[in-house]
Amino acid sequence: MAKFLTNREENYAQWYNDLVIKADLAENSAVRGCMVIKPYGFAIWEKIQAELDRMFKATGHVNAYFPLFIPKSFFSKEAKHVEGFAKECAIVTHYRLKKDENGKGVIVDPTSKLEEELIIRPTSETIIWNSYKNWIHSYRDLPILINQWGNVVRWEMRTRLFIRTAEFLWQEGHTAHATREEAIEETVRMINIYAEFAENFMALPVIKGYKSENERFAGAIDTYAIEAIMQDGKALQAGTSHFLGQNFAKAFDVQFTDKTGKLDYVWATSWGLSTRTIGALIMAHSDNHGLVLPPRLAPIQVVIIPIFKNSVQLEQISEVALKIRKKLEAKSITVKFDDRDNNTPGWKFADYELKGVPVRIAIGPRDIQNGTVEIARRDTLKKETVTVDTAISQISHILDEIQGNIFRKALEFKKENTLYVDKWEDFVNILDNQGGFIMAHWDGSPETEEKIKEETKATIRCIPFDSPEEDGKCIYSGKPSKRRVLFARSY
RNA sequence: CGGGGUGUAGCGCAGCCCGGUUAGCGCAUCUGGUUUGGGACCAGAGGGUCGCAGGUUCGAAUCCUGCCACCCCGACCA
Repeated sequence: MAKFLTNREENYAQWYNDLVIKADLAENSAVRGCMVIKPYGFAIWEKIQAELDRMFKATGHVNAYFPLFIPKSFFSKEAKHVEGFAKECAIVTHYRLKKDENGKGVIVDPTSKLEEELIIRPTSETIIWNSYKNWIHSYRDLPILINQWGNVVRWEMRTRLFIRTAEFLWQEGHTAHATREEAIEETVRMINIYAEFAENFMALPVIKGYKSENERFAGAIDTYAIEAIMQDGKALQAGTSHFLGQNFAKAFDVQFTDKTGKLDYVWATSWGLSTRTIGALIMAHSDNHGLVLPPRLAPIQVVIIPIFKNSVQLEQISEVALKIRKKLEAKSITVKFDDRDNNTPGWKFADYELKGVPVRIAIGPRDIQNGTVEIARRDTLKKETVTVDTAISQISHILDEIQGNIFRKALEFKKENTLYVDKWEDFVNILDNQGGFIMAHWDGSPETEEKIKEETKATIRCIPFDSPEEDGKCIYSGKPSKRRVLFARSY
């Protein structure tokens, strides 16, 4: 089966790539490192957007939009921030083209050089805080709870569809608060929203935690992240929320008068989640038949495929199919009736499996005779013949079951592949042979983390919020440690 | 930026070493027919500046030189 896909166990990276292309989610573009998100892939992103947007608004956030271009000078205002992003910026230096006088084509008009170069945003803290300076004068102006949906560019050396592209789509929240406590509360709130979204919609169990100093966002006091495990045992960061302290307020001189009349700098957070989550979705659930999409994010939840020999049969089948579609749509289920006659039913079965459609209904002459349909589930690949009425009444339930089942499977996988390790040689062996999450003690020093990374390519994914206090010795240095942290190789 | 590789039809490739009919195959596309309960079959058709530029030669996809692009592996990263 699925002879068109590379086998997942043989070559995981190739399997992933094949899947993205063959399921028609995205393709490489003419621009190195940038992808074209095709309609089916974009439909998943739209579902992600709709849900997150709802969650943001339910917690008091509003949307706004800031420019794509950032004056170069803005970047030098926050020292750590520049350092973090300087190596991967696209820079606009000119604003005009002209005809090449020597031949065909166009050249950059040298007389159009910009006085100050513009950076294509790798993230928007600087341009946003430059605006916030003008918006905030008093505690009454706070908090500001703004989210932006947009694109950013990070000039990555090596790219992979969805997982790491030079341009990607995301949302970035940027909030401003009167107190440290309130900002921290916001940072926590948002990482919780991401975790909730990952688990309830993406069916992706995650570990919430703090980033170590080495892995922290450039310019943040503290970074919280959700980390998920992929089927090859590597970790993938699915969302981050940063407590920025007063760093950006100081860099952009954003002060406000508090209730007592004192001037103080504003406290900030930022948080983001990108199209990378689509990569996580693919890598976490899919199999050798193709995508397995969680019903809550699937662009098509139910596909109806007619099996017919002639137009009379198709007519009879269509009547039943359209009735089912109408009833399901009334329950807010997305249904596609694929009555194209240029592909055989077998081809369509395989194709919708490849595309991860959770439920397939097949209707043939035999079913018309018996008043039945065949229901197939993408998660278990099991088929069942039921009456039309049963199908109509059961589909919602089946979709919920699939959603839950995919989550449980991923949760089980995460449990099986999270190992508590105390010996260095075990640590190395596990990483080399099976991968996975490793909970181990760490002495808390960036130097030790760096050495572990050099020797094993594993990094601290996070210091889990719920990691209990426990006396132990650092896996590498043997120095005392109070809690275990999460190590893994990552994407 | 280091190391490896590839550019030939929309996609995937063969041909290149050893230059020589009209550049070929599979998939896809189009037409006609038979099919349709797990990626159908037959017959026919269309589609190419062989990555670009120069050179060698009677003759270049093939040999030489330069350039460009992309892919894979490392360092960097959501």
